[in-house]
Amino acid sequence: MSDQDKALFQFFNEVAIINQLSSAMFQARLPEGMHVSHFSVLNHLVRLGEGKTPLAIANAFQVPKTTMTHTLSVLEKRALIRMAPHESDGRSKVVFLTDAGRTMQRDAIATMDAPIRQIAEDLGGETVTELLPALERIRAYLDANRGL
Amino acid sequence: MSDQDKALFQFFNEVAIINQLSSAMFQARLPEGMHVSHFSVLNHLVRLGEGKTPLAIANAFQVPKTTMTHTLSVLEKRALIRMAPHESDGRSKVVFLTDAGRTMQRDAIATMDAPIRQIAEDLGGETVTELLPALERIRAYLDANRGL
DNA sequence: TGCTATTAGTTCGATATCGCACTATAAAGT
DNA sequence: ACTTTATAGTGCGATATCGAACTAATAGCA
Repeated sequence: MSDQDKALFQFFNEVAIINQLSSAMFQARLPEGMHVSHFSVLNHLVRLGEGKTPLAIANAFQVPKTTMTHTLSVLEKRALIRMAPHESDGRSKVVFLTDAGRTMQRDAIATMDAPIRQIAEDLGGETVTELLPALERIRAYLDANRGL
Repeated sequence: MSDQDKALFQFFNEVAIINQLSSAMFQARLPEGMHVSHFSVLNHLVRLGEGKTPLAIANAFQVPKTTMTHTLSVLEKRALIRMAPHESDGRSKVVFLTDAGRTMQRDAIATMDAPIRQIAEDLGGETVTELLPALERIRAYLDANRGL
């Protein structure tokens, strides 16, 4: 195995650990019973707009659609989102936030505010910002090459 | 929320998606019934040496120790690892690979060889290598500041 | 030594994740 | 229009993940 290959393994390894740590950190801040995956969906809808289909959301997070079905069903059961039939496609649905969902998202963001600010400050904002383009490129590449 | 904070959110988001994609990619290559978490542990033992304690391995991956108990029990049941009592600490155990475990790890690595090489080539090895120091720094920071 | 606090690991229960198989609808090809 | 293929979503079963509470053993300290 070449050095490049080893570096790639190491890269994936670091990514996995950072993901683990950041998820745990978010998790600890979220209200009782609220999983990171739930928050992520609420946040996605707030940031990128409502009316998305379940599949579109699943694709955004690159998780299997069955996983998203589950996540959405939990959110709907808790009345944080509302699902409506798709206007032009009978197979599909569209997802909307409820007022409770919006409130929940705002509250969750609020509890993360302090630690996020702390982390951003400690790490130096530029560092992370500088990494973003490369990460986006890698993400796009992996996304486009699932077959490998 | 400042731009720095937003960038940090985005960073964690990209990391989560890359992790998702890379895990899925590994998963697809692994032999039937072999989860990424199983492979990671085997690989860890091969690369960093056997005789580690379960807790040490859990810490290496930053997962809760209960998760590692589960993972190790599966590996042991499949005779890919062997657990022995710790020599000097009666509370603890130490983990060793079996021949089957070593073979499994080697085979798994072999199936990943082609795609890994392909990815490393396509992305340009330097790119990933250049990211590593920053990622390691971030990981170390997050690790040292779990309390946030 | 004896008491207390800490640490390693497990058990248990709840939930998340995900692959497979299925239904319903839509799109494409003839 | 009709048949075939693809797509959106769900139900289900298997397994992974993880927090809380527990046991056993060690370390710290009076």
